[in-house]
This record gives sequence, C-alpha cells and structure tokens, in this order.
Amino acid sequence: MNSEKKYHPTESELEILQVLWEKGEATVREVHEVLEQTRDIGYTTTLKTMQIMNDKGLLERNTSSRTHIYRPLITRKNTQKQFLNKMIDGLFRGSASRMVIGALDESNLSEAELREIQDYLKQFENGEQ
Amino acid sequence: MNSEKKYHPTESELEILQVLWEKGEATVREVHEVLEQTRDIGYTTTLKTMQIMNDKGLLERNTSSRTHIYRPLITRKNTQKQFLNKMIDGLFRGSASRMVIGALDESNLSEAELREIQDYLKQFENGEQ
DNA sequence: ATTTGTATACGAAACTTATCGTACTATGAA
DNA sequence: TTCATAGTACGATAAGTTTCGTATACAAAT
Repeated sequence: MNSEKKYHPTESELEILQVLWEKGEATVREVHEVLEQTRDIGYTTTLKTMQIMNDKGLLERNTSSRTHIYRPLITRKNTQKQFLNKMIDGLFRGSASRMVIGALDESNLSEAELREIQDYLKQFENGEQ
Repeated sequence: MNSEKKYHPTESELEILQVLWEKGEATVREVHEVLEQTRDIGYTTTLKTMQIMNDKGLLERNTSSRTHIYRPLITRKNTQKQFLNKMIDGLFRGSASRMVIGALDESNLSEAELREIQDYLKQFENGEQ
C-alpha cells in the first residue's frame, strides 16, 4: 500500500500546490505573488487557504521565523495519480486506454511529443513491466 | 468554436450522466435504481439533483406524461474533453504527453490495450491529423 | 519612542453541493 | 369513491470552499 492517502485537493489548493511543487518551498507572499498574476485574489485569502491546507496535512510549515515557510506534503506524482484514477473511473468507464486515446484525440501533440510517447510505450512491449 | 460550453459537472452529476449516456434517456426511477446499487442514496436526492441539472442545462426532460423522461444535453465525449483539458492545465503543466505518460505509468494495461493505443498512434505518425 | 509596513490568526459571510423530509398530485385497484 | 402507490415540487439543513475584514504582533526606520 501507499503511505500517501487519497487526498483530493480543491481547485484553489491545486493552484497553491503547483507553485510549491515548482519552488520546493515558499512563503505565503511568494505563493500569493504567483497567484495574483493569474487572477484577482486578496493576500489573506491565500494565507487562509495555506493555513487550512496545513491543518489538513497537505502542507507543513516552518514557523521558527516570523515569516513561515511552507512545503508540500503530497507529491505531484501521487496527486496526478489520484486524479487520473478518479477520472478513469468516473468518466472513462474504468478504461485507461480509453482515456489515453481520448487525450491523444483531443490534444494537438507535436511530433516530438508523439515520439516521446511511442518510446515510452516500447518499454511495456515485452512484458517488462 | 464549439457550441457545447465548458460545463464541469460535479461528482454526483457525473454519476447520473453515466447512466443517461448509457441508456440514452431514462426516468428518475431508472437512474436511481442504478445509483442505489453503488451507494446509499434517497430517491428524492436523485430527483432533486436531476431537476437541478435540468435547470443548469445539463439535461432536458419530456414532461408530457406524468413520469418525466430525462436526456443528457452534453455528450460524453465533450465532457471527457473538458475534464482532460482542465487536468492537463491544472496538474500536468499544460503537457498532454506528460499526462498520457502518467496514465500509462499508473495503470496496468493489458497487451490488447497497449496494442490498441499503438495502433491509434500510427494514425498520427505522418501528420495525417 | 512612534510610526509604518508586513506578518499571522481568526471569525464570519457568501456560495455551492448533497441530502432528505414533507407536501401535494395523479393513477389505478379495491 | 376511497385508498395505496408512485410521481413531482420545494424548502431547509449541513458540510465544505472561497473569500475577505479586522485584530494583533513584530521589526525596522525615522
């Protein structure tokens, strides 16, 4: 089993996680400045959300200095996995291949990306996984 | 542009849509009987949710007889597309290939499914799309 | 020391979603 | 006709999310 539980961060929480995954760790101010670029949001909103995420166990923080430093407690990979599985079950009748094909269908992939995927597929070809 | 707008049905709404996509159309009772198999839920909950979905424009209904008949107003394909794009943007830094690879990675695909995907990829190989 | 700016903490409002109870109505059987 | 059944309509509640205002504390500069 996996030690990371099946958290389903909300939309706002995901925005914050994106920033933290990118930076590794950050202050509320730093996170807020990134969010501000995309949408209208007050500083205390970001603060409160991060505090709640801390309470929920999505983030941890170092409070030794006045300005707290936050770090994510869930990984990007695991979160992706949770959402992928939820989506496969809820929208693609449990079929991962249906979803993959749907994704290929709807996104204009570049040559390079296609090649990348094909290379990746080769890895599975002879039952190596 | 596409005439279907970017609806993001909720979890419960998706469950109902699944049934309707499968059946084409159905009464509240019919939908409810399917939902009941999976989880504990009252009849009026299903009813209310479907009424709300009707108000939102997710469903339409024929009220000519006492027992109303509901049909989905959004397609499975379009809904899948909306969710895929939201997910690619929100969790995979805008990269569809990253998501495809993530999906391949996390799901144990059968030989048949892998072949299906590879066949599907060939279609894109020579810029045919 | 006072002021100014930047932190955190916290409460509360506005929304949304999910759920169900209750009221009411039509239909068909007794 | 009366009664039981199966339907819709609707209000209300509870929980979760998002948002922000206000209070308060600390730190640095004047």
